[in-house]
Amino acid sequence: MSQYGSAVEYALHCLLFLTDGGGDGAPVRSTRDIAEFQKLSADYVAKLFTRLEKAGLVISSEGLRGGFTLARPADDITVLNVIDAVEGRKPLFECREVRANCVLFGETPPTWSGRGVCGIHAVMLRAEEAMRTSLAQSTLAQLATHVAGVVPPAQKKAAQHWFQDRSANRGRRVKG
Amino acid sequence: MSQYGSAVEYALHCLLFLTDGGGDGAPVRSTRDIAEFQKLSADYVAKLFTRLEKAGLVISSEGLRGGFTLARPADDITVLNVIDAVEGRKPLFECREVRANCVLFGETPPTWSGRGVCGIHAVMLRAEEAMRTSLAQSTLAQLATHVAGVVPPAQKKAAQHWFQDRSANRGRRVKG
DNA sequence: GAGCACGTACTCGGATAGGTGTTGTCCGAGTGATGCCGG
DNA sequence: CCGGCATCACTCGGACAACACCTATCCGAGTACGTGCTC
Repeated sequence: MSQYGSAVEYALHCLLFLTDGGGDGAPVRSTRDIAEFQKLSADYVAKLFTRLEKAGLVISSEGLRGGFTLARPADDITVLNVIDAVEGRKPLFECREVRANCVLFGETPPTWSGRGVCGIHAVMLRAEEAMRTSLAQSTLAQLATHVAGVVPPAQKKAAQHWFQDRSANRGRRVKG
Repeated sequence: MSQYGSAVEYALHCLLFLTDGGGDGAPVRSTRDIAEFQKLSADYVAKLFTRLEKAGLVISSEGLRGGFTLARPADDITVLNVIDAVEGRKPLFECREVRANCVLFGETPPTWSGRGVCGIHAVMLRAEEAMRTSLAQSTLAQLATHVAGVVPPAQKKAAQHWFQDRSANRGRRVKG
């Protein structure tokens, strides 16, 4: 097991499809299309996007032709934003104030035992801060330009065609 | 919930009782004494110490008068060592190679899709490294001197007496 | 051709379920020191 | 006085249980839009 689950990974990969890789404006895409394109569970991806919307990272529009769009420019959404939105703001360490549980103390621990921050807690806070600042330095836009440098142009065009095709054939009733 | 559970917190607090706060050499103390002094579950603390021993941080001695001692000097045991010992070496992120799941690919994804490290994975690896180096900079000895500066000398003396008393009355049969 | 009803695809939210990790608890086996008893 | 035996406390390790979380699935309700029918 890893500390961050697959939800973070799914969310980041899915959000990259809303940046349009430097194209003309951020597209509106449905969670179903995004999920199917990556062979992910459509229901689960939908659930993740509701969390992203509550965090204010994406904006939803309902109905046919509905979908999600980035609420801010891609260079204003950091990896840390996505993690906090999907996993919830989890502290690295939750101090249980063990130092106040000494058997030598009576009913109420002495005041000095709770003074200041627990030394262990302080170490953890520093480490958490280091990790968060590192994660806050990477934006969706940076990730998008990175993948743009890896995938061949033909592949990129094919992907755009796939999404446009899905979008165009939406709501079209099958003749019966 | 926090990313690190209470096991890490318990382990660090317990290990501090093996440093002797700059006294004369590291003492041998039983998990039961250490746990009771902090009103923790003795069974659970014992389980934690077996993990610490497997990681080579402490050395156990069996039988009456048995207990645990630090396997290395306290300034050679980092907080990171303790975390890895107790929680197991968990990566921050486990890349599932979502990029290889594109619906446009056939049976086998093209070679370029798996080339290099996934951009998302790279960001996570940097953050993990930042956190680990931060955690590796704090040692048990530093934590011990920190608490030594907080707890009053009388309290420290009382604690030492408590442990010596427990140690002396060990194996003493109650007259029936 | 204009207006209306219908169906479709979408989001939203809750209920549910299996798998996994965490936090303890309990217990038996093995080990070493201590106390007691018999020689 | 001394050696052996029982006993106790301790470690070790596994089994077990309650609980929470993660991942995923399923379903109903509400909403916007295209289609087709009616006038």
